Amino acid sequence: MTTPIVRFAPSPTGRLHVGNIRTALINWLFARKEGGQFVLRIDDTDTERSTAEYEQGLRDDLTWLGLVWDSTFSQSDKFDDYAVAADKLRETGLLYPCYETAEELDRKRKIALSRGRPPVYDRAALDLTKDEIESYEAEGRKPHWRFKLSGKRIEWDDLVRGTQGIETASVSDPILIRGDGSYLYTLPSVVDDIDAKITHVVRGEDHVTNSAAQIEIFEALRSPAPAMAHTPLLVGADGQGLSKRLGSLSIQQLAEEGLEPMAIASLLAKIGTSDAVEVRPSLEVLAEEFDFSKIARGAARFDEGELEGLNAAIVHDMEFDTARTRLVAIDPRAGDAAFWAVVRENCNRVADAAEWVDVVFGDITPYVAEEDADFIAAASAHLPAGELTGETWSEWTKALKSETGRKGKGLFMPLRKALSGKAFGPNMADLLPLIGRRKVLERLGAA
RNA sequence: GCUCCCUUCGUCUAUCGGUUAGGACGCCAGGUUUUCAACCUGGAAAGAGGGGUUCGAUUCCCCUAGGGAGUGCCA
Repeated sequence: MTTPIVRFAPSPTGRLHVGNIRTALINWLFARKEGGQFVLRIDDTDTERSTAEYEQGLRDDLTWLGLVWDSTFSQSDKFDDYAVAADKLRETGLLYPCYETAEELDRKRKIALSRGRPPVYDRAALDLTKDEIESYEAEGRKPHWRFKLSGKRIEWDDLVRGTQGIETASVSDPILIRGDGSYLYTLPSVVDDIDAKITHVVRGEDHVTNSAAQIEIFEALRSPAPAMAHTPLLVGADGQGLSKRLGSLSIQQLAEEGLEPMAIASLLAKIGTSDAVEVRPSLEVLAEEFDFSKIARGAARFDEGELEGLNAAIVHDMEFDTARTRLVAIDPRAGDAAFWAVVRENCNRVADAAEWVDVVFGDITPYVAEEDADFIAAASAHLPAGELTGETWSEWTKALKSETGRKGKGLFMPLRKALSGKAFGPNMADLLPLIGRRKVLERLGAA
């Protein structure tokens, strides 16, 4: 295979969410695996809705995930190139002016639909006489421009979907240029793919129909169309589309919630594929394992519960050095290797360590059930003397067992609750030395 | 409405006509921790429904049902 050049082309009209970041990730992994290039193209032809803030946000999101780009450019800097391409299409008669208003088009669509016909543009503009055109112009109407589809069946070998065919006769001639002269997505995308020498267009399956028109535009511009790969879209854990929940599934939001980039990348790279959905150590490993043939044709489920699980797996194995900065941010005292080694097994996210800061370094409210009051009161008397060590818990509980006859849960739980204020947590044997003698006695009510 | 795609354990999936239908996550149980979690081991768990084709269908074809997408002067 020739060295692939792929692109991710978001429009800066909102923040990235798990759906479009998955497309970015797949492009990136493919490029990385094949030693190719990953181009970031900013699709900001819609100047109304595009903002510099969103553009920065999307670069931040990609960077946070580690999806570095080899080159980047904005479509708003390339209007001259699009004009050249448009002229070329006009010369060959493939780009024709239309004078219908948006309202008229909308009406036509509704009429077609009500008659049980597909709402395909009727090409009325092609039959306009010179006089009619002149009178529209005299009215001050500005034309929008459509690309004349061949009406033939367009086929391509989709890397994910296999042989794919679209009848262009069943699709409206796409509008390439708006009445105000600005460009819609279709033409700039093709022009840029040609200029950037894109070899593979990898995107969501919502673009399948576009591909047919775009392939014809590539041909009209005398350039071979790149290979195509259309990945299935994501659906939520309930099997429904993700669109309603996109706000809370933005990368920004997920990052703020303290999720690990590799948890997100692992999940997005593996769901909907034949590989096991499990945490991978790095994007490089994901790239190593990437293959279009592993991607299934059906919609993939994005389950936040699964994301939480993957995140927990990462945190359970996380080295102290990796977590240090974030621990210190929670509390300076939490920047302690021994503390992290003990509590990380009980954290789904690094931020969960906050829950144990007070237990180990601060103050908690001991929880002592009424029936355990005497037991807890007696416990402090049997606490082994001297520094609390890894052995202390065992010695202490053995002594308490023979003294009180308590065992198992009845022996351990009251102590755990009294010392930590919680019914769950890390191994008490490990936690005890961290809490320290003074606090232990205090929490047992003996200080 | 029309077009395209999809339908295997709860979930993501393997199987490219003949398999004890495999794996992973989750779940359950056991072990370990004389506790919860974590960890280790084991277990239960599936071909949407109906027709064909075939010696034989999860696999190929058709229909029905369900799901996703498109059908924009959005991308």
